[in-house]
Amino acid sequence: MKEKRSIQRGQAKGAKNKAGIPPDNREKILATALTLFTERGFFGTPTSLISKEAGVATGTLFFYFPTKGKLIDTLYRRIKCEAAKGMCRDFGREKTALGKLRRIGLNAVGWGIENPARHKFMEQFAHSPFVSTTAHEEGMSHFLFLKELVGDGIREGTIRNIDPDLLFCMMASSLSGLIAQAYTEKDPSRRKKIIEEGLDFIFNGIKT
Amino acid sequence: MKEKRSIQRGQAKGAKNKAGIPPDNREKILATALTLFTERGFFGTPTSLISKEAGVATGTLFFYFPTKGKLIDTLYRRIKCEAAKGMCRDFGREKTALGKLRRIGLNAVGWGIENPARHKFMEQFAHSPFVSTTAHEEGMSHFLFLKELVGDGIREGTIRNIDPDLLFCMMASSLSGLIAQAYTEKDPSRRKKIIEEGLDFIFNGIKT
Amino acid sequence: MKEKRSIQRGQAKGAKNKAGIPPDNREKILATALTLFTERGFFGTPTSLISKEAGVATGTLFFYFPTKGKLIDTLYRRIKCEAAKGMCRDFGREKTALGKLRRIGLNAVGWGIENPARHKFMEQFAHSPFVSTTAHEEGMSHFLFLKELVGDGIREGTIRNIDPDLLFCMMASSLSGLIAQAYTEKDPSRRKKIIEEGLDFIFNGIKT
Amino acid sequence: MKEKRSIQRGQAKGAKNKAGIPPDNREKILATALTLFTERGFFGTPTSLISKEAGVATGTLFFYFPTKGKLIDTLYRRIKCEAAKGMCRDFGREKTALGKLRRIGLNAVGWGIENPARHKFMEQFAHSPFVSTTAHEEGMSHFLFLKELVGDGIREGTIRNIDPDLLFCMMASSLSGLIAQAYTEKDPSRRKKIIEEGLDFIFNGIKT
DNA sequence: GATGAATGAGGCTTCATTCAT
DNA sequence: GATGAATGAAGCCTCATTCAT
Repeated sequence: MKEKRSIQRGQAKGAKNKAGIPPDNREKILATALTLFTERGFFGTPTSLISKEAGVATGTLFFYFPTKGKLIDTLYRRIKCEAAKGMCRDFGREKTALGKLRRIGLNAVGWGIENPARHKFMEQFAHSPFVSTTAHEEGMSHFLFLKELVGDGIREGTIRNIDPDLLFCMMASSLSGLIAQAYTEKDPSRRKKIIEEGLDFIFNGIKT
Repeated sequence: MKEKRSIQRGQAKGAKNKAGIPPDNREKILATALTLFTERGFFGTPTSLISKEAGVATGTLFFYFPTKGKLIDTLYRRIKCEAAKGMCRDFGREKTALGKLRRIGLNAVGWGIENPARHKFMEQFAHSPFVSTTAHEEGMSHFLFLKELVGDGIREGTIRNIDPDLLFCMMASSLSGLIAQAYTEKDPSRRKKIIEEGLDFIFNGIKT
Repeated sequence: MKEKRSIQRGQAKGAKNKAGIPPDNREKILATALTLFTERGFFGTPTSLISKEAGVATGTLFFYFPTKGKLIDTLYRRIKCEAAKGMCRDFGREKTALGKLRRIGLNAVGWGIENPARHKFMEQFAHSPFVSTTAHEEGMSHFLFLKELVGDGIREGTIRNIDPDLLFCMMASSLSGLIAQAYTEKDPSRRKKIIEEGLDFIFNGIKT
Repeated sequence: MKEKRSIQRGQAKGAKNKAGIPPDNREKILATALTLFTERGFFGTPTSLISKEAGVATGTLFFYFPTKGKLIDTLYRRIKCEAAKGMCRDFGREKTALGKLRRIGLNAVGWGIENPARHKFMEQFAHSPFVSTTAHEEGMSHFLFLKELVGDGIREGTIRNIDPDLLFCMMASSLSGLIAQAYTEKDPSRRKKIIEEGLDFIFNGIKT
């Protein structure tokens, strides 16, 4: 029972692959987890599957993320941050708050369609108990400026005077619906049309 | 444990509901499952917890529902059906398709607020892999008439001429956002205001 | 992924064996755990081994003991209690505190030799962090009367006037050494001699 | 992390001990392991924790000790040896075997109190399966001369004529109890009293 | 000599499901 | 119909050990 201890274990694999580029297991795990969580949900995705698909050992996952929860938290934070960045492209160019908001909406739809897995992930875990409260708060923080923008627009007179919380909430949910719908249309020009119709739908409800 | 139950077969065993009919075990299980699935998710709710909270033995649950999957499927079907019924109250009274649609929207919000657990359940499992495809399809079927209604409205000229699928999809997601937002406001008159503003938002985007 | 759920699982085994006597899995588990913990230590004994040796499924162990820790706690409490009972046989017959104490010592050695696994278990886990503090306290409580007995003896004049805590502690450790030594001697009459010599050693140190 | 260490080979890298010689990694590991094994047990102490607390890399530990088992073995051998040396201080001065034995007992108690971690370690692993049989045997060998000493005393007439094995065993266990008890008393003079009372207890049982 | 990322067997525990009563 | 002890696959995570740098 004691001597059984010395089996062959551990097997340090070169930290770089043949091309000399570090494969970076941490990133491989994050990428794999994103796909799997999105496809199968949190509980539907065993850590063992994540590591297998990522091509690393089970232990490796836990070397980088002490807990399955920490893994999804990390993913959530990162994606929320990326989404916020994706939304903001060039929106400074617009003059009015309404213009900025529409630009942001357009960016959001574009980002969502280009990053379907990320978008689905965000949708799925937006209110999930598997993501920690602090991660949720941090994620939300990137979007708080939108409420201010809505406020600006109302003061400016370009945006209808409704409860900014309500407007924010409904705009977010409509955009999400729009992304989903636009994504199903693969033809570029028809997709573009859908996006514009959808944004019209939303901004008819928003603008004064 | 629990107070010994043994009176008469199919009889008493504790509280009767208002009608004096004992809520049979099947119903107790469904009601408990609704609450728990909503609060804790599918994988977060062991069948053992459902049966314990429902006050029945573990085996009893499996007598009525051979599988946990069948249980959530049953729940999903039933709630989708109830939701559809709830939306349709009095909508025949309205003359135009737009009027009908707005009535349905109002009903939907009302139903969602009065049945928060059911609403949350629907949201949560709307795209869930735990609900079978057939249950999803059956659930969807109750809402298909809405697309026709949108088509009617376009032909009628009361509804803007956008892709009905898109309109349906965005209306659904906006309503969902509105329910969530309205539910957070507990004051009746302020809540009413939010609902109206929200419906205006949506129908500004819809009407011609 | 969903349908995979319905594999053949669970396999209720008759609660009684052929003789009609309930095999009582709970007791089988306790007995097996006693042996294995004694032979291999707490961490050296996987729960899987306990259940295998006890002839039950892994789940069964956790049905009775929600935790490996609870299992060893239960064992500890029970054995401490048995040991205390074993020590007290007929000690009421003796007149003096010293006499009672010697009777108890004799009983203790006898019990330890007749129950070597239990004795070894007590020794091994007497100060173990795997046993909860409350179990340790409960275990200790059965032996507290001994300190009073020592106090009686000192007042009576039959026992030397040393710190009762010290006396108690040294008596306990000596007895333990005596049990170990006596157990190695299998010949009954030589064993008896060892026991008497050992008790003499101890009580020479104790009596006035 | 940690302060970069790189000066000169075998040099500095932080604190030097009294002799100005840097306690090399091997010693740091042994010292850390002693503390941790004592506080948390063998299985309760991951090698990773040992190396972290010792301020070395995981690999370093395995450079010096190919196995966790070899590490505890080394520790056990060393401590047993130190304990034996500690017991023997000045015992040559005594004339009779009884005197020598009492001197040894006194030294043993003193050593145990001054080296509580070492003492606890010895107690804890005295019968442990984690320490190899050969290490146990080697450890025991340092104490074999005591049996001869007992034999001498019996022949001499200063020690009671009991089975030397029994005497040795009981003396060892009593001393151990005494150390534990004395250690709890922090006041020097009261501690001294306890030690003397304890030794009296033991030697009343030993002397003729 | 030293480092620490990587490995994967194995440990504890959960839980859907069965079936004798 | 109802019960609940029993089952065992599978999940999350730990940790001794290795080896390229």
